[in-house]
Amino acid sequence: MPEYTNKERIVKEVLNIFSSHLETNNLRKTPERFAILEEIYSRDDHFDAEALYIHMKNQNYRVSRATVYNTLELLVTCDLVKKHQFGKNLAQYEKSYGYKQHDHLICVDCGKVLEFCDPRIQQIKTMMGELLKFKVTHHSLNLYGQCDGACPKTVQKLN
Amino acid sequence: MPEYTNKERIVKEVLNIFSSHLETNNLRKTPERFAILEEIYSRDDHFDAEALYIHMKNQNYRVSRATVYNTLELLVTCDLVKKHQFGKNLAQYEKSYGYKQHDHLICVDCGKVLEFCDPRIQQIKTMMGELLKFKVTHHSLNLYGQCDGACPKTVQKLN
DNA sequence: TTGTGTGCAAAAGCTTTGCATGTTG
DNA sequence: CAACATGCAAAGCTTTTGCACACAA
Repeated sequence: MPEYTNKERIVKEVLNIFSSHLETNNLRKTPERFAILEEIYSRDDHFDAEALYIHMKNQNYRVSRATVYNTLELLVTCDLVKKHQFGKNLAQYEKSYGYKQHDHLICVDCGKVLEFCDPRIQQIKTMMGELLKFKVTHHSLNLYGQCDGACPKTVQKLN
Repeated sequence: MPEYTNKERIVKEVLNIFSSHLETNNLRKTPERFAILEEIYSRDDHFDAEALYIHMKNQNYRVSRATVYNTLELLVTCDLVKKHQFGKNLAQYEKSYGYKQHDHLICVDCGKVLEFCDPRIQQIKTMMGELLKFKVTHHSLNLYGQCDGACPKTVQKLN
């Protein structure tokens, strides 16, 4: 199955999930909310709230920052979007539906973000939850370092 | 060896390390810098920059926020203090010298922070560094969840 | 029609910066 | 004495809030 078809299918599923979530919680189905969700799922990689706002603006959507933040929070609540802090005072977001759980490796020189999976994280979560009597619901693991050689140290410095 | 003696010894060592670091990097040994370091090592747990500033003020030190932030950065650079982001846009700090590397378990209801160690993290860092051609220098692992029963949900909510 | 959601702008909260003054080396 | 660090206040940036209007249900 070609990639773009898969993407379209995911967008459709995601819109349905969001729609149900809004219904269930007696929240309104506004065009802004769906537009923001579509915009998020049309892009790859990580983004911050301002970048998303600018993208919406550039495509001539009439949205406000307030609505962007509000909708992002809704989407995080129903697990369609994940929120991260990569060591800066700036929240980063990424779509999460249809993507396997993963963690991040961040280059402190150029800001590049790589993703990886390791089953040992799940083991640690389970064990520590039992040991310390916590119901662990989610986690965040970031590895920081320097990427191989050709990394432009001047671009988008993270630290 | 009694605990307080150990603490005094650590403070002494830490002051020496900081002093050397300042010398090596041609930075000035100002009373403010040493006062801030002493204050940090006299306290336990995690704190933010504002809390530290208030503490200094309450003890009638004449310091400014700018100096607090500046010194915290110096201390992070020479590994005497660690900086964290526990899912909020507010940096949290903790002293790090003489304490074994650890990660954090955070209660999203009451903000309580527990610490734990797991050797598997080191393995993951090493393996992923090799696999993805990164020189991994440090990491941050936070587990989020709910602490057992008696947690006051109204106090200092983290999310 | 009713009340929630929105846009806009102002406010809030954490952190950084500019400038005149003080102090280290 | 020269350069760097400090205090103070203002500015910067991300995020939140207040308010009047719009629109979903």
